[in-house]
Amino acid sequence: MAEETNKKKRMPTIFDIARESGFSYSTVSRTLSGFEFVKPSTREKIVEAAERLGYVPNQQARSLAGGPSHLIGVLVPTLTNDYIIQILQGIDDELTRSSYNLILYTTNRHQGTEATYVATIMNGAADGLLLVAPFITDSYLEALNERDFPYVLIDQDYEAEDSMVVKATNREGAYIATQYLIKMGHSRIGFIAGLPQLNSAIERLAGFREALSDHGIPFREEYVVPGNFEMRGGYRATRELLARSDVPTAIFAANDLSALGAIEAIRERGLRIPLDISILGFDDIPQAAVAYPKLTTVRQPLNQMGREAVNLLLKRLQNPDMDMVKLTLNTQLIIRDSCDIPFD
Amino acid sequence: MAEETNKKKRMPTIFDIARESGFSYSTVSRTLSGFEFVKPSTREKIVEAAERLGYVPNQQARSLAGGPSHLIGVLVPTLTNDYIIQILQGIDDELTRSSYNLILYTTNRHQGTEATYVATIMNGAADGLLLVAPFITDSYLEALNERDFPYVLIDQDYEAEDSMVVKATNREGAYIATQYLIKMGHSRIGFIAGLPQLNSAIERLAGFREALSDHGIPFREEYVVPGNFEMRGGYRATRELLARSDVPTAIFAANDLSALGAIEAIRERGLRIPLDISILGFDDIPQAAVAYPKLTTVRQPLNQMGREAVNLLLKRLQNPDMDMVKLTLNTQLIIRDSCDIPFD
DNA sequence: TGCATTTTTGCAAGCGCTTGTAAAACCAAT
DNA sequence: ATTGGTTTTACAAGCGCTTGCAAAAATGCA
Repeated sequence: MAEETNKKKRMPTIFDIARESGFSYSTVSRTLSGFEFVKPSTREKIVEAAERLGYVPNQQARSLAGGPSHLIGVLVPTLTNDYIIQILQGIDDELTRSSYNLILYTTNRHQGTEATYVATIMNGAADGLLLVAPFITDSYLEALNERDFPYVLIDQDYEAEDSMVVKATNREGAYIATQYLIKMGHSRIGFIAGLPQLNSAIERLAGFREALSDHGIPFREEYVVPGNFEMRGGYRATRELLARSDVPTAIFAANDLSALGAIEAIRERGLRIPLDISILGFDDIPQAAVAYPKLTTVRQPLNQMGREAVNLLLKRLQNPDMDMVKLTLNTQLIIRDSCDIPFD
Repeated sequence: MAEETNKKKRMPTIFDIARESGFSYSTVSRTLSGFEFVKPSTREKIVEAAERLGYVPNQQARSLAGGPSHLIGVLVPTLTNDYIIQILQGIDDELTRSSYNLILYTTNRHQGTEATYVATIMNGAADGLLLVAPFITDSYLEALNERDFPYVLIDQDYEAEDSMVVKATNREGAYIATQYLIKMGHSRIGFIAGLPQLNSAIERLAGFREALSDHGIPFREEYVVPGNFEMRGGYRATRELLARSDVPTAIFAANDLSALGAIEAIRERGLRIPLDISILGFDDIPQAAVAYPKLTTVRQPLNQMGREAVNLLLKRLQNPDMDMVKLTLNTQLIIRDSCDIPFD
């Protein structure tokens, strides 16, 4: 007797619209998933019925049956870094334009999660994969290649493998930046390193060393302190640098976040930027421009990197046999207010 | 003769591991998808075989067959606002802890996209939906309710509907902030409004007006200029305010991004903050703390809002009959360096 | 008008998985 | 040993869709 209010309307399926339009479900399927030899009048009726019923294809079923899922997996290390966010924006923009959707996996740099996610993605969760600055592990790259699964590495290269890659001129950017500092008159330059597992970190350090060497300034191991690409790491590294007797007159941080941490540490010490000490960052995240003083930094075309990666991936999706491409975009020194000639 | 190198290894399925372990596929399915009455020795063999073959369940198939997709849809208006990012972080954190994955839809505030995405999501793409500050449209909320599809609204309320909501005390926060300015001695206070389609914008303006009225300061229509919650909008609004003969001594921006735009406009005009004019924001995005001067603002527990929303949604997923909940978290005035007593 | 083509449509199978139902195996107790 | 009850496993069907193949309808041409 109790009026069972069983609502939960079912979503319409191709069968519903087949019944409505009077054609078979396969004709409906063909009509709805792109062209095929369908008589215009038929197509019209089917489309009309679909719209009337508010039909939306079930992606799960579609991709199970062999069609594309229209989903791209994006693997990011974290969401707490504007550098990642910028790339993500680029990816998202381009994906939106292509009517693809994005399934996001945040690894938080946890050991092993990357491989797990990759396995899930390969197993039908998405049509392709974008890896943003991942910790490369042979394990999953191998799996990816074995299955011939389309993917693009962003801001991380893996020399040994034949992968698609989009990155920036890290080494050159670091070189130019360091040179800028040197020409200003700095010779005691500290360097806050990034995560050694990341290519970009290695290349930036290399660029730094190269510039030093090219200008006859001896490289001093003690001036290179470990960081982690995060603010706290930059803060700690800077305190360490500041504790020395021969404090550097400039600090080149491997990324902006580290530089921001450095600024905090320096200010805490009562020193002025850039009067007492110059700071130079890398990335040019949005915060760099609003920080005080405005951060001089090396800009990476983050947004563009994301977009290019999507384009590459999409191209590969259309043509599975296309050649592998490695794209390297230019970095650029953005001069703002955090560097000046050394005081002493 | 041509050695056809047809690689593209297939992913193992439950049938493969059934064959390997010697049990039926349904036993494998039951074993792998949580408990069931499975003999320990059987379970062991199955799990072993699954691991050996590197088995990963195909989510598409799983959810098609009626199981959960372990995917949560997240609808955000944009990725270019740290306010959104903060919420997203909270969502992501909590989701990760719950072994759910996230499928991200960026509407970019395009007319109609929200409804389309919602339809897709309901149609099997995800188990639940999180709507971050959406432009509410009856159309899709109705559809959601009709299908009894689990969703949570974040930072946007819809009084008429019986929906789950997580928001913050916008009105109260704006009230306190305005009062703070008034007590400092300001009486000519400009207000940069937000998007009128958003509840939060309306409430903040209401709080502002209320505080004015409670302290006997007449509300002046001309001091309220339209903004769009973005930097450029704040910039333009401020220029407008600055062009008046009776320039305000303080500007309350409906969000931090607008405040940042205001700062730019003010500085461009050669005025000093907070000496010549005070600025107050809303949100407390990361940039607020590194801006110069450090922005005094009303903090919303953005991260927490994201997390609470996920918790609510997950609870609802477990218990579809749970009561609707509306959660309102507290905002808090964060005093930094952008406000001071009026000069004149 | 009749026959060979070509265009259009329909049927069946299957993607990888879950789940209701029934059969098999097991256990203790009679 | 046999019975009754419980635990464990297997089979079948089906989720919504795509697609190869074949049948039906439409078309062209002699």
